[in-house]
Amino acid sequence: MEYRRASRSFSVEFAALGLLMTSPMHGYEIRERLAYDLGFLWRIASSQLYNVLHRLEENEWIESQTEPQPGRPSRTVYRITPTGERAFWTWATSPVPHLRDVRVEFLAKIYFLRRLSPDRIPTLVDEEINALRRLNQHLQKRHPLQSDDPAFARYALSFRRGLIEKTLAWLEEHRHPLSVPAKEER
Amino acid sequence: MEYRRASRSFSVEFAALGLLMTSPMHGYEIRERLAYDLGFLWRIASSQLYNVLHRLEENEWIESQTEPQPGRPSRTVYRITPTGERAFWTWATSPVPHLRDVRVEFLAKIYFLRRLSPDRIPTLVDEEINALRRLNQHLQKRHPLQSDDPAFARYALSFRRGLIEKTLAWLEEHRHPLSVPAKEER
DNA sequence: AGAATCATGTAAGGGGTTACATGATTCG
DNA sequence: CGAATCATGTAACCCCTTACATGATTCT
Repeated sequence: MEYRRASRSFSVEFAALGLLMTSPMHGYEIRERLAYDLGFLWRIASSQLYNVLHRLEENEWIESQTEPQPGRPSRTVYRITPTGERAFWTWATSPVPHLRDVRVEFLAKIYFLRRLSPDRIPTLVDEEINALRRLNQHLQKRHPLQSDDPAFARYALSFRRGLIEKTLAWLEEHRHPLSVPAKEER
Repeated sequence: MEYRRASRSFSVEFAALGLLMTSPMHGYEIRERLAYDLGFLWRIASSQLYNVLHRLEENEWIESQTEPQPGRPSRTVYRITPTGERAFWTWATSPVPHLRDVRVEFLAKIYFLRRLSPDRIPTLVDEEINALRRLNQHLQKRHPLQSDDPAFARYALSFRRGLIEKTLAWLEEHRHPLSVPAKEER
């Protein structure tokens, strides 16, 4: 059975690749930089990172060289290949494909509660509103903004807060109408 | 090695479970109803649905009974168990846990372009804006709103459009500032 | 006669997670 | 002296995807 290694727009693949665009690095360093530079946005388990690096190497987007170290585990230093650079530029300059599916779990809960127990909707919506408000305040106050590009970190934070605030506004506006179940129109 | 079958809030699991709250159904019917009722929001491959049903049954949230049919493949009719009902109510009435990680691919592209080629940012942002505008118009005009609860479908659509419009506004506002790379502050 | 519908799957992969292993070295 | 750091992984699982299999029946 054949598998199309299609150019689906992966995520962590390109985060690692993007870091390697600047200079060669070994896995541990990529992991650290990803945590420091983009940690407030993306998080990645080390096991997954090593997986990704192996896959990138199989794909010949990066190549590795082992660097022995006295008294420490040897490092596997990765360097991006020309193919990898081309793949990176293609990814970085292509607009993000938009998802047909919008799997917003919250909407699914509302959908089922409307038919099964609409009176429980206001409570759920209120709890959701409270949780979002807390999150919003948390992001506003205590967010460390630790990054090698603090200006970008502020942009990203404002983006995130914008979406949260929009969601809050929507919830507040639809708190009551949502709890009225639809008439049977089918 | 032990695995905690923790009550992580899955998604499709509960979509199927929610449908079974109303009445017993066989897999094919669940698939059809999911497509008709929530298809504009969630989509699910049939193979995945059957997977999920098997897992739900292993977990004793649903139980099955085979119904032979003359001249057609026999059906496996699923019925929700009391355990399953409890699980459903817990899920449906709990506010959605909020994600630490915000893996917005678009922001990652911006991040890397800022350090590698900031002059390419306006083009990318413009393309993104155009794509979102097209999507927005598409949703506004031709969205079928086919669902057994059209009022809910309108709510869900307004929610989605709200987020899209907020994203558009953010992009338009930050089009220029984003392309100015950060000074080295590390 | 061929395509779509009914109904349930298998195969083979994708991206991700947590828990744990290993074995030296340096920090508190 | 014990914990954290350095560095790379394995094991086992989760949710999801596309492509394909099967075999009768009904629609066009």
